[in-house]
Amino acid sequence: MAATRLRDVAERAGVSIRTVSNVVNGYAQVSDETRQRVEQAVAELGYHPNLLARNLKRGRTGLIALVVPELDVPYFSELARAVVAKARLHGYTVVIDQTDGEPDRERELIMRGASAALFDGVILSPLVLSQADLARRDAAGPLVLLGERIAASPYDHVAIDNVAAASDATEHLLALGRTRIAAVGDQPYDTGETAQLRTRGYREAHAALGLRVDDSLIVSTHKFHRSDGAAAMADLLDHPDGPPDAVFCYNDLLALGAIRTLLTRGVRIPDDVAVVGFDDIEAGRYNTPTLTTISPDKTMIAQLAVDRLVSRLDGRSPGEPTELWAPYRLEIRESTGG
Amino acid sequence: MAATRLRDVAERAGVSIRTVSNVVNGYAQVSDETRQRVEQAVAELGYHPNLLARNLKRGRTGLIALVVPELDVPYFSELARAVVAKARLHGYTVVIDQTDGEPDRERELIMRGASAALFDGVILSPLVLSQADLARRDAAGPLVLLGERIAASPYDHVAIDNVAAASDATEHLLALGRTRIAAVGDQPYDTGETAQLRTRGYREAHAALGLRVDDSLIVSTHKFHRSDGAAAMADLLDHPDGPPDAVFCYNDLLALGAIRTLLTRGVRIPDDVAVVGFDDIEAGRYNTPTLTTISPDKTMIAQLAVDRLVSRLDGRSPGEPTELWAPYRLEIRESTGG
DNA sequence: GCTCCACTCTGCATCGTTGCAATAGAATTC
DNA sequence: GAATTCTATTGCAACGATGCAGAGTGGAGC
Repeated sequence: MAATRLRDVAERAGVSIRTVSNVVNGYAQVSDETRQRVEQAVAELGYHPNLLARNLKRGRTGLIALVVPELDVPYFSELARAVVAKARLHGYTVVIDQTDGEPDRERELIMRGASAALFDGVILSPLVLSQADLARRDAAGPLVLLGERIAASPYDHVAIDNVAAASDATEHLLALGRTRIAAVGDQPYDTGETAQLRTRGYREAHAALGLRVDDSLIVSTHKFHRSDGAAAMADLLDHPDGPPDAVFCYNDLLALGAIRTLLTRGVRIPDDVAVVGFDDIEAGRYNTPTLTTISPDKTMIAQLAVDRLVSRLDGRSPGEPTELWAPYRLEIRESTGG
Repeated sequence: MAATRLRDVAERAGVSIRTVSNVVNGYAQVSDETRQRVEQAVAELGYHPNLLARNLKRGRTGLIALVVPELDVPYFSELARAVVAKARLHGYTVVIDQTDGEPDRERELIMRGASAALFDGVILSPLVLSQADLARRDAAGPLVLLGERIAASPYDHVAIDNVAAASDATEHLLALGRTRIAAVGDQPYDTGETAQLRTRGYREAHAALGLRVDDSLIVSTHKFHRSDGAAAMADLLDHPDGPPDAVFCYNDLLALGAIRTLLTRGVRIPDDVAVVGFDDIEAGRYNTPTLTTISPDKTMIAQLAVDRLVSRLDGRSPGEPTELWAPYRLEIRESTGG
């Protein structure tokens, strides 16, 4: 049961601990004969290096933590997949951690995760963390932020231009001739910075055409799940001025929930109500109708984040924290007549 | 940049390293005055214990690895969420790792993961790992298997009764009066053990009613994604004897892909073709039509796996490896007329 | 035969922490 | 005042690995 150690292998092979280490790591010159003897002992004993000890001595672990709010939200799991793949190219292993949006969990992970030397660096998609929290961070390892823009934080930050993307989405609906466009997913409080940016884009698209926004068509949701979208859509259908003729949802799950409500109530999509989402998750591509959506380049987001983190780890790019922008596209599909 | 160590705190507070350690861990008796001095030094220096060193010394890390094939497959991300939650109740942190179904990755993780002392234990949802691979495992930490049944492996194993569940699903379709029921997702090769169990259940349901199975209605798929389901359904619609009147898909993604194809081709669900899935992912509950499916109790699966792993870690239940069965239900929804 | 060098191999110290056992000092007892 | 108990604090060794510098070999060179 007790794990075999370098020492056990050394005894068996009749060499010093140091030599075994050299063989295992491919260091230095080792004669063929000794190497074979050691390798045989390793195989017989089933030796594997104790990574804890190795990492302690080496001062690095090769682990990157990816901290996301909810793993079963497809956007995050798809992103996680991309991050894992990119990190592996650099020889890093990604450890995924889920916070459930609990502030304490988020804090604990960024504070302790890296400084505790368990991870070399952290990629964080913050949900609730404030600028103050980040400022208080005293951990050693580098940190790259995803998604949310936290103004003036001393960290690198990868995002897409939420305002522009939301504006594009809204503009698309306006161009279809829709006049009463609802926005679903606003979060006019502290932690809803992303949502607020999308609302701003929604307003700007209207303003650009000299149109007024009916604020009663902007619906807040607590979370960004299908159930929230379904509930919000139900409310909108009962709007005193009648239902809207289009809905811009701040993510695809909201949109899929909204679509479910629409179809249940016999509303035709896109004829009666056009729907646009945000994130381009796989579910939207197979829904009926397929979902028009803003498609952030997740691969690029992952790559920018990982590249930046790794270059910080390597001591390259010691410069100022940077805003890195990933591209996005508007994917026009059936839910808006595409 | 250099992380602060116990020693730095000790110097600053004018006490020994050992005393700082005692304060940090709440060990032993420490006078109020000393405690405060130490705590202040800790705060001023922003000290956090180096977990690598601590874990090395203590011989445990408090980390459990959860190894799954694909994180962006909803079944796994939903399961992962449940495992994370259950493990936290026991004071363990879950590290999620994705293998992409690469055999080497799976092997590496179970072989080295635990024996390398980085994780205290491993929960593995094997996709490609064979019994031989498992037998070759020499790692120290306990391992719990999920999902697949690997016969006679020396490890604990949590699963649902795939044969019975598949039989129930098929029986449901037969009870609706369907006579040409297709099965989508068979994998008649090595690694498709779960699929084979579901095929067996499909056959047993027919046999129980004295019905013959038309083998040309059993469709293999390479993977279990939406695209596979969509493609398989397209083939079935072109079946020489005409399309089937029901489809049992071996997971929900296949079913959602199949539904997309059916709706695109103007086939009515469930009137022309009834569809049943497997896994009960959230997407199926918001699809139109909502998806009838086998719903494994994921919370229970997570709990059984974590409880068993933890009890092995604690040295309790040193007994034989066990098969643990989690319950499941058939959720009847719109895609079969529910 | 001696020096020198290349090649192997090894011992010691160390990474930052905690377990153990012991110490110095204060408080208590008789 | 000496013996005893208790409290607060500490030093040493160890977890298992690697960095570094050094120590044995044997052979080449003169």
